[in-house]
Amino acid sequence: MIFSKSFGYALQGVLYVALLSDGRDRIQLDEIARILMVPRYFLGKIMNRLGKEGILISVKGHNGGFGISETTFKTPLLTLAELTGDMVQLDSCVLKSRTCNNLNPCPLHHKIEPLREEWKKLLAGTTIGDLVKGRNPDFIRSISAI
Amino acid sequence: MIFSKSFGYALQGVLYVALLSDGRDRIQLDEIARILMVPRYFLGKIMNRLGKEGILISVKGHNGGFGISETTFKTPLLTLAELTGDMVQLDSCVLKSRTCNNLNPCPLHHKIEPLREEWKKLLAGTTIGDLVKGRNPDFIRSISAI
DNA sequence: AGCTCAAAAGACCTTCATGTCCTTTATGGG
DNA sequence: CCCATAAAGGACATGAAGGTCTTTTGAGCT
Repeated sequence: MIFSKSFGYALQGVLYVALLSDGRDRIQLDEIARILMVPRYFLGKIMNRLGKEGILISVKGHNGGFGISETTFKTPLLTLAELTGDMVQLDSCVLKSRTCNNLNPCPLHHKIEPLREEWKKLLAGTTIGDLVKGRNPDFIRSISAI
Repeated sequence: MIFSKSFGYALQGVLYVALLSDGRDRIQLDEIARILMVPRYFLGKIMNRLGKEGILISVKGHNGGFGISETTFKTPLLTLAELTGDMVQLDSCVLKSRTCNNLNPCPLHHKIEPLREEWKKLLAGTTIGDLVKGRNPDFIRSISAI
């Protein structure tokens, strides 16, 4: 798997809230999971992390739910990938050599390193805002599992 | 994980045999697993596949073991990755959208597709021979987990 | 204050890649 | 022909990611 399911769900969840928060109060987990067709409780744990990190607002209780924060749109995908542990995976040597680095490279190191850098550049350079910009709520269909 | 452990072990195993087959008869699984510090029986199953595919020669019984075949050095990493199921993972949509393709892309599709292509180019364009070329057996230390 | 709603927290289950062990099969040597 | 050797095969164990359920916590409403 290039990215874990957790990363995929995190991205879907943030995008959903980012796309639909306009003019609404809070969006409930129930709705998000149902529309995106994603496991509810598992998504719940991930949304929880996103709230703790300030990537989303999360409010308990009556009229509670999730909403965008000041940082939501500025959040790069890299932050989500770090949150879900996907970055350590990306950095780990293909041959699991613990001594593998630029000075002491495994046979694939120098071939793979540039690609790693491109991935990071992509993830660091793409924000939630970038993905949502100019999209209307109808765009949700393209982020659902269908 | 960029690549599965199976892929890493497969590559390590092939490289070990490719590097040390010169002037020797057969190389036993015991030795490979011990030197590479890799789980013996698990590696055994992977080497088995490599033998079945003709990427290596495998011989049972007395003086048996693994050796290079005519195709060993010509084998691209892509073949190993296909063998271990890593290519289907690379191709699967990050958002798990089943309808995601060039015509009906998920929000990340067009950003990720070029990177996928680069990965494939790297894997298809790099053979075991490329990795072994000009290396002496001492090179094994760089493919062991240490 | 008490009620209701919705997220948080934590226990538990499932699945799959990984890893181990034991038995079977095939090969060469005496 | 028998024995030792080494891979193949299949049964089983483990661990981590993914997924579910129930209880607890916190917030607003009346």
